[in-house]
Amino acid sequence: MTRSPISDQFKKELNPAQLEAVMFDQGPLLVIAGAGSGKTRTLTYRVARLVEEGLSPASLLLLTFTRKASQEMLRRASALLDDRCEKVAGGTFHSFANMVLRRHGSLVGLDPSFTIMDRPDMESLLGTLRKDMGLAPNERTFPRKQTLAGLFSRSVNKLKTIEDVIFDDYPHFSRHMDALVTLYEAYVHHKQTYQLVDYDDLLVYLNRLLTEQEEIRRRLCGLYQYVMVDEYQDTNRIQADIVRRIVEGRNNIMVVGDDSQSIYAFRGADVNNILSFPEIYPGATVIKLEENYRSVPPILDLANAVIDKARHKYTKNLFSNKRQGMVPTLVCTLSENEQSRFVVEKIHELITSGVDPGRIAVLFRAGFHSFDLEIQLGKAGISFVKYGGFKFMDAAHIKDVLAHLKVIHNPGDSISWLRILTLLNHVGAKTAGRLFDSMKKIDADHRGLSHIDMNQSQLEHTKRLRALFADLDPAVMTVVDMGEAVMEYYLPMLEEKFDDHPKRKRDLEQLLAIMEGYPELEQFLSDMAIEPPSTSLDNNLSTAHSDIRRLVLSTVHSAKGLEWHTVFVIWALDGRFPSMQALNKDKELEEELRLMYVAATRAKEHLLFLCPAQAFDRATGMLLNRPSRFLEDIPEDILNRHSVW
DNA sequence: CCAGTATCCCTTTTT
DNA sequence: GGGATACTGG
Repeated sequence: MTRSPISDQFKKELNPAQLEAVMFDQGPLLVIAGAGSGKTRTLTYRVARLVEEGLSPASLLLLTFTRKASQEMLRRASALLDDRCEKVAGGTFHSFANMVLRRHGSLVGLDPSFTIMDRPDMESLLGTLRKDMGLAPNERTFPRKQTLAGLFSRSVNKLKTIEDVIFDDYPHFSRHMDALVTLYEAYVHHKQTYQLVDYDDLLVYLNRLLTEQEEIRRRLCGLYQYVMVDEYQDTNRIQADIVRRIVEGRNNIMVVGDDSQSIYAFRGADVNNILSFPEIYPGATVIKLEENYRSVPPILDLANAVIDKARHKYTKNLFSNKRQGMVPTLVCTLSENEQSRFVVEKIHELITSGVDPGRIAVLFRAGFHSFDLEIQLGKAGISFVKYGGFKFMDAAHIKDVLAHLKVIHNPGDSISWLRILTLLNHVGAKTAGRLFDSMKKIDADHRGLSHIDMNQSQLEHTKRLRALFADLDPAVMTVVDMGEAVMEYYLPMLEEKFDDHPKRKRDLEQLLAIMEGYPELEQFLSDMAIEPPSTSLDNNLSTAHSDIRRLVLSTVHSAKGLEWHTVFVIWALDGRFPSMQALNKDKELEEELRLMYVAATRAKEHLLFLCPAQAFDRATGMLLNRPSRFLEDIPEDILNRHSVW
């Protein structure tokens, strides 16, 4: 009994536009896929179709925005066809770059054991460099390290010089122009010396490899016969370059995206990548998916009314063939506290009436907007998962433990050494720097501390640490063995340093559990840097994987691509959403508007906006008392308003 | 030179 | 209302 060809099955399950995209064969293809128009479905069916027709899964490259997205797509493709689809090369641009560079990075001056720095790592390095260079020590107006990281990263992602970025986006720092350029050069130099790579470098090095090493480029080009890129509206220019080089010659490139959902310009994404795709790839076919399968018509009406306020006009209109549903509501409450109570009560009603908690989400502009709600949910005994905001990986105790493992893999990791050493009593930044320099001089491995000169006090204070590293041997120990040894060493320090150590200890046990899954230290460290556990700190990671589907709290950014039966958008207050600092910048305000559009289009059946009547903004000293301007002037029959005070 | 204390700043979104 | 930086005493 043979199965009917998968393409016959498709004809029943796809609409004409989706089918055209799925069956599209050679050449460049741009799919403009509106919210809820079956974008994921289209991509997964196309993967399944190509594999079924005999294409080797390994010669298909699927680049997505998050690892979760690519895993989900490959899982679904496998369900359609068979588990060959799991072998498709997939992941984020950053994880793809990491994989290629571990292999071929030496051709562009990168040691295979390079260390990936996350954002806080980048900031702390900039902090020490600034201090070392004696730059503007008593200068109030000199940018702080977070600002520095933002500025430099922007320059890389937008392919602009430091000078231009300062001129365009940070004019108030013009007087520090020279110092900033010098600092940036020192930063670049330091990274090269110690084989440190930040997120942006991953893309830059990959692009350089593809540009300078024609043979490698040809090899990758030959390997990946078909390339697909999801969320193309949120790629930056380097990413677009990388794609162009990989597909050069063959041009079997399919990109999928939606210009009205571009929400990452703040980190260098360039919506022109998608808009000018037909010019960059002449002869490109363009397919628009405009039928929305997700939301009831009143939700789409509201979403369209929101996006209609944009100055820029977008490329498509969404329509739906669904039955009628409820009109979205804006509820004004007296205070933040009332807002939380209202939401908790509604959620309680929904759950009681049989809605699975996992089908409900509360969305907000910024991670901290949900703090009060989290407390009230706790009191009401409703458990939840939170996406976005403060990350598991950003917690000090997690970073402390990881630092000890990172120097085993790359003994040149100056950031981790500094962290490890300053944890010790009577060792500060100065002493740590000196010890690190001495180790570098003798080109030591992670046991270097035992081979350098130290005074009596240093010998005393580093005693336990030296013993720890003497015991750690990556050649004979597993990742989790080493993790356990570090834990044993670190626990006394944890207890001394943090008054909430029981909670933190549980986090570390979770970390050990994650290590169990990794045979290789390198893979573990790379994943922790590029694709860390996605939920926030206070979620219990072990239950995150369990079958119990829980209520979701999420930033709008982290909600991208997801959908729920009922969506609450809290803090729909002007100055919160849109955020205060976007108010007088047209471009940023327009991005906030698209963000609101993304939030609204996550809802299938029921959409509620919440707005406390007033709130005090500490940063500006302003009183916020007006609902989001994005919901203003929308007719009553599209947005139903009422107050509960 | 470390570590504890005073003071100032601003508070988005993420790989 | 908190985190980072600057200052100062030991």
